[in-house]
Amino acid sequence: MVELNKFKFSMKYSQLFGKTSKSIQADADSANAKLLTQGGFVAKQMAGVYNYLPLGLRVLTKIQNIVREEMNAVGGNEILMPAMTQEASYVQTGRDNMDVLFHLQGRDESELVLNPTHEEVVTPLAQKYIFSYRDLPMAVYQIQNKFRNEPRAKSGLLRGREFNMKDMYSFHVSQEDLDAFYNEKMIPAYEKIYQRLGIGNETILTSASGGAFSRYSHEFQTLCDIGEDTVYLCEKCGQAINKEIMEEVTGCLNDKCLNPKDNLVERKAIEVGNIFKLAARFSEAFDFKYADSEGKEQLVQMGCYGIGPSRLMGALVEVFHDDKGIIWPKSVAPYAVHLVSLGADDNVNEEAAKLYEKLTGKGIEVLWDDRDASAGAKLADADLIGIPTRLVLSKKTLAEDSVEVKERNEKDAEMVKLSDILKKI
RNA sequence: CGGGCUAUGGCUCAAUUGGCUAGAGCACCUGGUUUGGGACCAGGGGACUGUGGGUUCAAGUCCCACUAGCCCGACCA
Repeated sequence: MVELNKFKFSMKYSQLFGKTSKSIQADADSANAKLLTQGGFVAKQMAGVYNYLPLGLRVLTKIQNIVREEMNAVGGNEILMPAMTQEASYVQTGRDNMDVLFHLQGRDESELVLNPTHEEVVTPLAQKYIFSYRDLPMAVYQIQNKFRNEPRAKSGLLRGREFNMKDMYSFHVSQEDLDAFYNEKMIPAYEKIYQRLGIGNETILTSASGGAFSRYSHEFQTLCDIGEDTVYLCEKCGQAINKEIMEEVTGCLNDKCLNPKDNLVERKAIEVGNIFKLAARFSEAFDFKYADSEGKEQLVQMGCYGIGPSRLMGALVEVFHDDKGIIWPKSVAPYAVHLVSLGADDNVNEEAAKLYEKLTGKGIEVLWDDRDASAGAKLADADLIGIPTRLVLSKKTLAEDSVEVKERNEKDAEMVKLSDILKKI
């Protein structure tokens, strides 16, 4: 398990920074913007820029940790690159005219930019440490905020101007080695991430434009009506093609399938990952070469692999919610258990405190709603926040020495004896 | 970046053809009552109506500019 980014284990709601709200932001345009704001997960700063409150940060961190574990599993080295960089690096690659670049004024005449992606940083960085075929292959990644001056930020966390992203860059001696890493390591790693996030079934491998040498890049698209992307799904093999390249293809691009174009089905989707074979696009711009076994200089072959934890958080809410609130998958829920004590009754509060300590002591993350609020308010908030398991403790349940257990994604509740509660959870 | 709409306490909204001290709900504070589906009663605090200019006896309301937000489109390495 990852030891980084540990946070306070259990929490009393009365001490939590951030609150739920009945009235919602008028400009909330999507389920994720509405529910995450209303539930006290995020607070909008400006168009496409959000604060993450404790609940939201816990979810984001859990998503990041799943991504982190899978990147570590394919041999990635975690690093952290700077958010800002001298504009000259972008001049060198010819990308200084990208219209999403935020420009900053440095001291003197120097121009700085906020990185929208990090090829311009990672390539010269790798060049400092990679000289020989003996140093290859190598992969580094970071989890960091990216800055893109989107002409139109929208849909809550789905399209931001500042957003969180994991970007990995791999370096290889040859196109064959890059291919093998891309196909045999990265695609499976991404698929594993989506499975762990609970969206494995609706997330599909999609061919898209943008490959520097492979013609097409690959996107991972989560099928969802609010998605901005249009993909054409092959129901035979489960792969898809982004609308942007439909004109160039004759059918499914899966070699083993080749289902003709007319059989593909149009669907809306959220892009939740994008991987590219950059080949020598950036190593050429920076003259990044290694010495092969015969001492000859060769261009390093590169791949890059992006996935956005903040966008994933929004996408998860889009996929997993009902009219009452969010329904978090267990793997990323801010807490495992939402303990709700009803009634301002000393005995109930004492028993709830005991239960809170007991569960926490067994390694279960608990959010205890210990407020002196009405039953209706607490239960409605529990639905809104969407923690997988809800425990209700009240005079009524204590009369039976029990606690009510209800799963957020199920309709019915069940009474469980307090002494059996650990077996149940 | 083009076209459109909007801007009023922390949030959601009112305010007659331009007219008197800018109202209400939520949230917040005090006291009381209440506790299994967003309770109730009483009292209280909080607004130079986005910014700058203009028209008028009089501007939240009309005009201009700017800024910000949202929608449609273009864009999305």
